[in-house]
Amino acid sequence: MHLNYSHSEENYLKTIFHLQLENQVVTTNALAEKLNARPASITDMMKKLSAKKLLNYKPYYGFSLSAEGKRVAIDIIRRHRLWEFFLSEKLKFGWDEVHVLAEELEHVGSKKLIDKLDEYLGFPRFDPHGDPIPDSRGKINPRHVSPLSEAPLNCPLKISRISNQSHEFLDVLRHKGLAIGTQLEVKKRFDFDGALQVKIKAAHLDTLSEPLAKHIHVKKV
Amino acid sequence: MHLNYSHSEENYLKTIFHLQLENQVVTTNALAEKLNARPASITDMMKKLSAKKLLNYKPYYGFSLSAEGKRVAIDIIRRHRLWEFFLSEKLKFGWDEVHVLAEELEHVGSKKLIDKLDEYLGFPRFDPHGDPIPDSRGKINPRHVSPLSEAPLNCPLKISRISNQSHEFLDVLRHKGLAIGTQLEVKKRFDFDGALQVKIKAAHLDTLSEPLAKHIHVKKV
DNA sequence: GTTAATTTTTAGGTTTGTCTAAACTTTTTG
DNA sequence: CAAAAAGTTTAGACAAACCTAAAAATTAAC
Repeated sequence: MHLNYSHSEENYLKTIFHLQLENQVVTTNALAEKLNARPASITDMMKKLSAKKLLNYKPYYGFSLSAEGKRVAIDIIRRHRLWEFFLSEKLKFGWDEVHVLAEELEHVGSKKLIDKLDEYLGFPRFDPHGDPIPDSRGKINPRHVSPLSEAPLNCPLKISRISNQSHEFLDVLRHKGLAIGTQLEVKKRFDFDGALQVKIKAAHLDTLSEPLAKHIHVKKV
Repeated sequence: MHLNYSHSEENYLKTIFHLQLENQVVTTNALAEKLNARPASITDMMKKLSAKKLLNYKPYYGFSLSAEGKRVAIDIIRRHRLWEFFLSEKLKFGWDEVHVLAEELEHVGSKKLIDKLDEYLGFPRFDPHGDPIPDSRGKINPRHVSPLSEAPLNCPLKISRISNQSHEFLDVLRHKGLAIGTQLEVKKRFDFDGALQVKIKAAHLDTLSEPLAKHIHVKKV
């Protein structure tokens, strides 16, 4: 059973999936915020997705994806990440430019197109931001990385995932010379505001705020 | 000045451009036919495109693209043909499958995306159906090929362009073993209905109707 | 050169996805 | 635990892109 969903419906499902990872039940306002829409619009769409059995919805009590809703969401995420990989790897787009383009490409074409693209790219396992790419059956291999904000002191680390693709966020990273693969070491954590003093590329020191460090994920080297 | 147009507007412009090649002025019914829409819908859109200065429109007297309308149409055709080339060359789709997918992909992304794709593909000059791909500045290099229906008798020919991408048409070609590059020789033209007796691949004989032969374009070998 | 046929346009309606403003629940707070 | 605040839903509107049915303009036919 492989129905077709509108761009809008697909975006709602994808966004709900991401929000669910942080918080089991998703609220109307949280979704409105993420989608840059008004709460009333969210309620409208919830009724439609609910009628299509893509999510469980009880008025005033939030909502969560059904099995089918999850399946569709993961499919969109697969498309998104494969296109990001293609744009970065083959077309040589900067890793901070690919997100916006992939937002459009993810809604195009058939399953066959995506499976052929996957094969052409050599079945990559991570996108340019370090996020895992679901396979053709919808399986996601989670990464064992932790946010920089919780990393131990004086331990050599490598950035392996960036979990915020907003223009504003990527702008900070570019200015500070941070990207996937950059080597780091946390020298001090300030208890007052959670900010970190970090040594970048075994060279200069800089300070990263807590909200920033939460979206930078690292692995020990 | 690089405004954004809706998928629908882009499809109208592209289709008008194609119809204009055959007939200088395009009529409401002809466009309705090509777009699988009702004449009333065409009139609605004509008013909109006219207001945006994309075409010249005088009620009851047909319409033709403005300079800007032509520019946009050629841009969509460039996108379409580049994606077709990508799908066929890189993802190994059959040359008869690429049209439908390219109809979706052509509306996606920025000029930068298409220019990078063009570069990645090595600036191809023809799509998998033998149609020329406009360059980044909108220049189209026309092909010197002629329809099989007008080809001379007993002269070795090669199919170099297919000018109908409908499912029904491509189905005939597949069944008769005809594709870009196939070698042909016209043995006889029947005056009664314009049908052709053709020798295919210097092997078997077959008969092709005139409407069919009009969409097969050949070059002498 | 009227009448008939064809083509095109207008008028009014539908669906999808959005919005604002008002009403209604739930949660928080003194 | 009642009143205020916060969050959510309903009601009604709007734009885009279609549609059908009826009216108007053009073209063809006798």
